Amino acid sequence: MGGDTGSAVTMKTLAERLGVSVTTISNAYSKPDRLSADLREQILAEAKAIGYCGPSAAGRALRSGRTDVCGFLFGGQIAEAFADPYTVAFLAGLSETVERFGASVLLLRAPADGEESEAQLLQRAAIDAIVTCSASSDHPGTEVLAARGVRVVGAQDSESGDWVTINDTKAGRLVGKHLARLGHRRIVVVVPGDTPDDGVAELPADGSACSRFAAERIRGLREKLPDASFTVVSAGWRPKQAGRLAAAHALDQQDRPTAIVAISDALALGVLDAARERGLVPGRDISIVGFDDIPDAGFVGLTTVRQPITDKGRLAGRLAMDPDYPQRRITLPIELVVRSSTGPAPRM
Amino acid sequence: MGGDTGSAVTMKTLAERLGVSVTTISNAYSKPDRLSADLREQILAEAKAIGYCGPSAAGRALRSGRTDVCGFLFGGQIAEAFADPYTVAFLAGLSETVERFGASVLLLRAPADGEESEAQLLQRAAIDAIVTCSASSDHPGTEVLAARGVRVVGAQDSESGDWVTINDTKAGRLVGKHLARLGHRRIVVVVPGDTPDDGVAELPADGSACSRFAAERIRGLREKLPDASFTVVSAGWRPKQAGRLAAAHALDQQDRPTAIVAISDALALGVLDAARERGLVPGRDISIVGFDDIPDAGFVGLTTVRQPITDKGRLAGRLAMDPDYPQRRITLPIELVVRSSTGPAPRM
DNA sequence: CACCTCCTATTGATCGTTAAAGTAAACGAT
DNA sequence: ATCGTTTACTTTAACGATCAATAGGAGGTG
Repeated sequence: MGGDTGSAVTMKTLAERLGVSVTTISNAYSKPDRLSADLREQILAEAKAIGYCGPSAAGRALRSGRTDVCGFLFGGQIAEAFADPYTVAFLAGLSETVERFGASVLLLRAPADGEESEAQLLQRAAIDAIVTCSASSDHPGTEVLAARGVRVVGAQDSESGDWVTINDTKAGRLVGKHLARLGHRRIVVVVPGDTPDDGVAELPADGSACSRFAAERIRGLREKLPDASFTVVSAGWRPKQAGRLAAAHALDQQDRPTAIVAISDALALGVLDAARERGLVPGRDISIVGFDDIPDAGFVGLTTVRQPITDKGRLAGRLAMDPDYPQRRITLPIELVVRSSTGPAPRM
Repeated sequence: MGGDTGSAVTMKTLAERLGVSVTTISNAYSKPDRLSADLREQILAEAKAIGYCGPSAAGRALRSGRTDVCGFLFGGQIAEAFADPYTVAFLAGLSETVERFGASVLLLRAPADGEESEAQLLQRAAIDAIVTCSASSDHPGTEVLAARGVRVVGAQDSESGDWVTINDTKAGRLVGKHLARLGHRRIVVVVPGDTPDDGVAELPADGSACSRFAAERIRGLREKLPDASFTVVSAGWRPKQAGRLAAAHALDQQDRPTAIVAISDALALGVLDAARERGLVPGRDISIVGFDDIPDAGFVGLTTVRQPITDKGRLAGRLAMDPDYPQRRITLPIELVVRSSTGPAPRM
């Protein structure tokens, strides 16, 4: 009943049946104040009767140039985004705001260099704006988008464009100061990153091979620990597993570090696992620190640097959806949260 | 350099500059084998030079009818979806498959009855298919979508359409049998649901006021515990908080239950909190069971019924993106996972 | 009664792309 | 020389909606 399933029902059909113009039908949906309430109701009733279900997104988008969609660009497979509590919290904030603006979020994957097919996915996306996360916002793809008129908002600072971020160097300093006070001098830093086959890679200790946010955290860290020894290791991109592998490697050395700094809480959870597997008590035998303060961090007693992740998402959404929002570059506050995973460096 | 920022660059611009037809440009992108490799390269080079970034999504969608977007319909604010580990795991699987098909996921909110503006968001969405989750798949909105030619896949069974699901009644029976064996006779079931102002609502013990999946779990549960007393309570939709509130209410009664069954693990985490706050040891003083086996369940020792959540998402994506996939109604296996949160009913 | 304004609905053009059908030349087989 | 086939591209005609400009009628004013 209702709905001519065979042929598509368009505004034209409706217009002909009611003896009004197509524009009037359009107005009934998009500009209710441009026609009498009476006629509007009549139109909506008839629409329901013959199974017309509102303006088609494609036609609307083509003509008006608006899609009411906000892209979310992630630097990796989207499935990985869901494995990282930081990203999930960010997305929660982002979608909350985007929804408030009457729009939806489209999940997009940033193409790696040379992935032409993926690049097309991004370029073809029908979006009004895009928020980049864990993808450098000066990613080649975003330039193309910007040229196309898509607003680009980064979840990290960059030379051009709008962004919401935290001061990563300062975050590093907070951790550095904390560890310095506790007397730590042998430190391993765990970062996400590509690895050779054996699973663990040692990177330059100045962070030059890391993504920028990691490099800045490392810089701040070293600033406050001028005479400590640093080793930077990575063991893949899946945070928990990478943290465990990297920590396992570090802890099985003869000259075990007294503190392990994971560049994100998600990594730190893996580090904690590795420590526990070896019978080491975090905060006594080894100190472990993370960044971000994801929900699980409190649960497992992880010392970390809190940033308002969900607010970051909310603000990014705001910048993306509201071109008139005055402040276009926002740095959010952070704070050190000391829990049980850190303590004085043990004598060895 | 490159890119006339003033006016939009379209296929027409490119065609005129190169002296070929617009169709040829289109083919250069969509059907590479329809023109000589030479010309194609020439076109792509010129495109890059003048800043043309591929076919516009809107034009393409309008003409071809394809959007390469798969909707995800959630029965609540999208931000809430991210607060629930079950949904996050499902989304991870879904996006993995959708991505493999060269498409993206669009997050959509199911409009509550009478929310006209939200309904338009759903109806206007430019999508090829949609997967519904925590929203009855016979939701009025989905009928409209189906009529429009959008493939609808449910993450729960329904009379019409395709779906991926588990046998919820059987899941309930697994828990019922387990609790019966342990001697439990006084049971409180916690479900998500609207509440009056005081925060906790008592619902009919037959589950008739719950969503269908909850009702079926309750049915299975009661089947195996024919002479136990049942109370069904709800305390809102935010899982952890609702679980805590509902459990607090139940535990503060004179006649405390010996077992609390949370209809989802997310709720159960809140129930565990409430128990711990009262100094009750789960598995000794009180038994607590959940459903789904989210990652944290193993972490906190929660007895639960495992279902392959991520696979469910993967399969839903498959059904959504591949109309030729032969099996259109899939029931996934489940199993009881006994951990430390359940034990023999204490004598009281 | 003529004049002006407000409100509603209409007309015609256009958004950027692709499907379908058509043309022209080149090639191989008969 | 004829025919069918292939290759490489062009022409034509939508796809479904919205925008800008405009016409017609109701109502108020001088």
